[in-house]
Amino acid sequence: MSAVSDLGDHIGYWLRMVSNAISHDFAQKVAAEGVTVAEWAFLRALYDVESIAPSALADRMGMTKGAISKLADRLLEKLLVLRTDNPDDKRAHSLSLSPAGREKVPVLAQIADRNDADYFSTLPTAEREALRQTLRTLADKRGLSIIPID
Amino acid sequence: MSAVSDLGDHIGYWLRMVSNAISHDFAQKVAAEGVTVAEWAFLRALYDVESIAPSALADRMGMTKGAISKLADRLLEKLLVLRTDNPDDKRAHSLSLSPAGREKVPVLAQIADRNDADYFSTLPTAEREALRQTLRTLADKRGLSIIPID
DNA sequence: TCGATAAAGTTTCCTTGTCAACTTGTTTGC
DNA sequence: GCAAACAAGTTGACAAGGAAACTTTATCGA
Repeated sequence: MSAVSDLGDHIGYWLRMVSNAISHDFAQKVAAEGVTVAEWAFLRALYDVESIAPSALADRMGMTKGAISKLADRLLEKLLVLRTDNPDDKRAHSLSLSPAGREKVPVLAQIADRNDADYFSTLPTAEREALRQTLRTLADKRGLSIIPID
Repeated sequence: MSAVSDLGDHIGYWLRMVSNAISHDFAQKVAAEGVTVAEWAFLRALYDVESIAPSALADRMGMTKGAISKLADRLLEKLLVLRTDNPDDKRAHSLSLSPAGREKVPVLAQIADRNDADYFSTLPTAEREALRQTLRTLADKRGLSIIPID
């Protein structure tokens, strides 16, 4: 018995490996629609709300304000989102989907559905649901849940 | 019922969220020892073998040759690994742990153990083992397993 | 045998994210 | 009413990895 645990003993290790591989593949699929994985998540988050503040979005997406700021810039450039000044607070503004952005979401959602199916449909249903449940539990503990706005 | 699936319905989404959050936390912990997560995985992989070719390591770690090349540079700089020319093939060389690198692995392993425990020990044992098993199954399917050398 | 092809690594360029400093604007406490 | 503290976003420096081009060396096939 070694004092050094096996790398493969760590769940975190496998989590990282699997997540990276799947994200990488998914990235290539959505790239065909001209967006990145983060951009897709951003657009999808906006789909459910009329508009949202960048800082709130950062919380929801588990990213920093800086990352959201740059992400928003890219999506503005692509004309997929709109930025609206907040009349009550000149520091703030809110982000919303442009019509083009709104049209794009269902297309991307279908790619995401298919991708998820590709990877996880090979698992037995019970195992797949257990995985989903466990991941949500872990996300909850880390405060990563998608909390409905208001 | 909407034509657009919920983002949270995708297992891949939660996988990415949880993996990113855990990796990020872990990164801060190993940073105290002066290494990154990828560097730790690199060192740990080297711990099991006397030496290995960069390209073989790239396969094992699921990274590109380019990334391994840079990673190796950083670790050479930190004096944690050694590079040895291959006398039979002037293109090739092999990488191995320096004594300092070998000493560092158990320290890092302990951090990794503790980190893994922090995140996953809150799960019921059965659920935790199911997660581990499922992730390995998924990794296998993607050809990400750690395959013993030779 | 020697030209074409392939393999091992490296390097360049690009993308994307974090961190921390900064700017601008708002709120609070005195 | 005003200075100090705080909040919203942006920006710049930096880290890290992927893709693809490139260099050098080996191997293969006619």
